[in-house]
Amino acid sequence: MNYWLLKSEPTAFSIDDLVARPQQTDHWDGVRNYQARNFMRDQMRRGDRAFFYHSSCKEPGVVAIVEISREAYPDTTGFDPKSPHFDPKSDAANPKWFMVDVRLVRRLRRLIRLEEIKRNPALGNMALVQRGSRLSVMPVTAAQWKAILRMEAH
DNA sequence: GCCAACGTTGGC
DNA sequence: GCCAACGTTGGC
Repeated sequence: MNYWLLKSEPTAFSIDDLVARPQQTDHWDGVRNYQARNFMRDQMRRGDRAFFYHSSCKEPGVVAIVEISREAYPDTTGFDPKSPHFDPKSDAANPKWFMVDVRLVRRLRRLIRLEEIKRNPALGNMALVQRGSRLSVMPVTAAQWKAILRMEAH
């Protein structure tokens, strides 16, 4: 099983939004970066776990654990001219962008703030804290996964 | 709101 | 294929 971290701006899609969905499941659409797409399309497997991360907000950090409940399939928002994620270069016959489905496993007992993650020496090599990194879908090692869950208890 | 860092675009 | 200009990300 692989571990991941998925960023979302809570003003666009927050953990509260996911909790409110039927089966607490929704698709993770709008990824428009090749590296992030390739992780999703080529490496994410059903049953993988991911941290749900709130970005571009007052207190950026990890808020929940989700499970990949459906592997990559075409991101239809790319075909929709009314969608903010519309990409005229993508169409149903030859989709350029993909999404997965995520299901809530559980909220974390508290927000694990980015600022704390940065201070944890065990997490210094996470892509999340690397200078200039803007990846919205990134792999997390088993060691990093455990380190973040350990922080939850403190 | 600022701005550094990064990715993409398009002229040449 | 280079690279300047531009748009976006995302922390602060």
